[in-house]
Amino acid sequence: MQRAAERIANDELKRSGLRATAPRVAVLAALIQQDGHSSADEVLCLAQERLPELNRSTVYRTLERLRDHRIVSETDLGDGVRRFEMVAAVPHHHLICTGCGAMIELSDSAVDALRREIESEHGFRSDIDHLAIFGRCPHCR
Amino acid sequence: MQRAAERIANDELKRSGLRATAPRVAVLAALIQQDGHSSADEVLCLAQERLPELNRSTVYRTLERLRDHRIVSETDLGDGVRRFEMVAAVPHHHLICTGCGAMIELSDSAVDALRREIESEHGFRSDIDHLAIFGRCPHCR
DNA sequence: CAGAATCGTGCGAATTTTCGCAACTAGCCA
DNA sequence: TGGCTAGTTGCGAAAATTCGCACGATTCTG
Repeated sequence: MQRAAERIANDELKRSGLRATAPRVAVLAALIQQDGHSSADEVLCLAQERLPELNRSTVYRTLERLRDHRIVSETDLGDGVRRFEMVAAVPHHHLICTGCGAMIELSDSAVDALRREIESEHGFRSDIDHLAIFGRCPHCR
Repeated sequence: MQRAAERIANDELKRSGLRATAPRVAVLAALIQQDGHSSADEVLCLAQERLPELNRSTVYRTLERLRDHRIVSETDLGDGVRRFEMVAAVPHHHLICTGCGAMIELSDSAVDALRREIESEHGFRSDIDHLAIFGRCPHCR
């Protein structure tokens, strides 16, 4: 299973024109395995299992690079720790209730209207992969 | 001028049902004076001019509290430092180019459509005060 | 008003994130 | 092959942010 993750990571890196170095493969493979919202520390720990000398700085730098290439998305879920995950084939977003903490999934279609509006009005192509929108759910109004 | 900022800060705090303690007034008054995107450190420095024993932790805690009460907004402009400012009477947002770093101001009307869509579809009242959207400007496509 | 509970703060430590630098690597070209 | 160049990494330090604790102030309750 780890092997599969590594292979996918490898392909993904090359597809984006990045060098597939050992640290990068380890970081991305970890993200693929964890398959959710991972903190930098969680990524570091799992990735170190296959590359023990991997450094914390490298994880941060790699995550930043992967984000810039839109391979992973970065989201602040409001708990003071940033989270990273693979950009989903079907992009989605989260509504987070500041009252009860509930997380509601928001489809991309609503956001896509905004994206198009920005494009037509400013010629700006926005990278909105994974939005976290805070507010109040129906029960906590 | 400082006096005016303090008075406004005081009123604003009470209006929101918060205790108007000296540290809070100092922090909020600093935000009012700086009148832009201030970092926590900038707020600390200015606020210490009128309250020297003010602690860094208190600034962070106060900013968090003010954010929760929607008196200030928190925005990550992508330079690794979070920025805070008073919630504007006329809300606005920023498009930030990952190519050249240009910042384009986006009016709230486009975002408001999204807000309404979320409200009607999920009954969720979203607090989108000050969005930072990353992407590519027309010149850097 | 006394006592209890809650809140806000300074302080210092811990944690998270960024940065500068020197060494190492991979690709390129003569 | 040999060297130039740009890219990448580990390392340690610095900076940014959060946390736990103890103390003092404020509010609440009877």
